[in-house]
Amino acid sequence: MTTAKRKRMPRAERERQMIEIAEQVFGERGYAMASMDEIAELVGVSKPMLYEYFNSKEGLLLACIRQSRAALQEATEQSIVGADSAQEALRRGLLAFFVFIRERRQAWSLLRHEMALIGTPAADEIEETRRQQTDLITALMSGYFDSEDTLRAEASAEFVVGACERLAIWCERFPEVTPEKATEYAMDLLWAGLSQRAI
Amino acid sequence: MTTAKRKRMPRAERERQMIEIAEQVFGERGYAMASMDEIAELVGVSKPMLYEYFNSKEGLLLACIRQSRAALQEATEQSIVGADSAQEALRRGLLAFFVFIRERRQAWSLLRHEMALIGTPAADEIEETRRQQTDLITALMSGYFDSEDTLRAEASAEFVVGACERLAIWCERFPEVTPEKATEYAMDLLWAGLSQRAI
DNA sequence: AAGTCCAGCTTACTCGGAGTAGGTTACTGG
DNA sequence: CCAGTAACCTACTCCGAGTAAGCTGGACTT
Repeated sequence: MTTAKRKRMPRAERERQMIEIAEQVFGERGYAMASMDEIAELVGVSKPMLYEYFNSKEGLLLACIRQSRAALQEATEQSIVGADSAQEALRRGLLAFFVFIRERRQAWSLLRHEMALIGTPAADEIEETRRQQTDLITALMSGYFDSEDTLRAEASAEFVVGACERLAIWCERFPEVTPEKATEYAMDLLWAGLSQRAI
Repeated sequence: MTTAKRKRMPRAERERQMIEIAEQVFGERGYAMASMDEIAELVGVSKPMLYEYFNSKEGLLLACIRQSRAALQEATEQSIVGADSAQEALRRGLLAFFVFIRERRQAWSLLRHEMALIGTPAADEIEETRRQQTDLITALMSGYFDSEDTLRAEASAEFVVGACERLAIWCERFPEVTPEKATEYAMDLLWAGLSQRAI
């Protein structure tokens, strides 16, 4: 490790360090409650540096979110390789997702906070980035499913993502709902539908 | 109408007026971008009045949200009375929801903004209020469905709400997706499940 | 009719945090 | 040893949330 005074490190390294700290602070305090001064101090650097690298508070949050999203995408994409049926692919993807949100609390917390940016200049970029999330599902759908109707396929993707997002938030309140259990709930509803359970 | 100078009106009336204006401003600018000074000016009153009535900016948003949520709840609850099957009740509820978000843009926009409060002191109350949303569905479920497992029933409710929320947000980008069309997409997935569409 | 009370209202602040202007230092190649 | 520049800092401005303290119009007594 670079001993002694923590000073003068290359841009890339500082940047990673800043994001790491910011991820933590945003995750704990929430976006609104976190202050740039605090983050700067924890990094061991002065505030203008943060602005030099990320332009704004929003920019910093955005950088954190992008990283978390990349991690999530990586995890889910990896999980479904080699699945030989739509059902299996879906199940693996869901499980990977629920495992992710349990094991990487910080990252997940961050992703939830992006909503705080609705109505700000960065909202467009968020919507853009958000598309990535559904694209995997859309691709999955169009590969395994019969969907000539692209509009319907997109709708389905949004539907699945929204459902799981909310289910994930709900799960946080119940430690006894394991990722496996959550996956089962989701698969059950998504795959078989509600008609199976009607009296 | 009370002609002349807009001054000295009873508390209740002022309060309604403030909420009305705030709803508009929060809806347009977004929570973060809206300023209390601006809202006060539009109401035609000074800032401390807003604090007198709502304590904080968050409090004001909360009041707006509560009203919008009440309207949504009213609309959906009304819609399902008289339905004689689970499928019919679900369809009616969904349609009412999608109609609501199209016709009452302002209110819906506000409900989406509540996420901006994650991590603030009001988050608990939000979670509390949010439960109302799912309770209707949970009640619906337990009435029409076979669900001895309460945990599963709750999960299902969250699932449905999340899915529709996201689907609604997605719909805003496509004017051609009518409430009827959105309802069909949702019903199709919820009721029959994905297995129906697999190749 | 004059006095009193207070709900509704205002002006004029404080305070904290986002964002910035402009200068300073340490490392890098020549 | 001397640029030159990338990394960094001090010391601000500015704006918006929240507040202290006082003013006023009219309802209600007596």
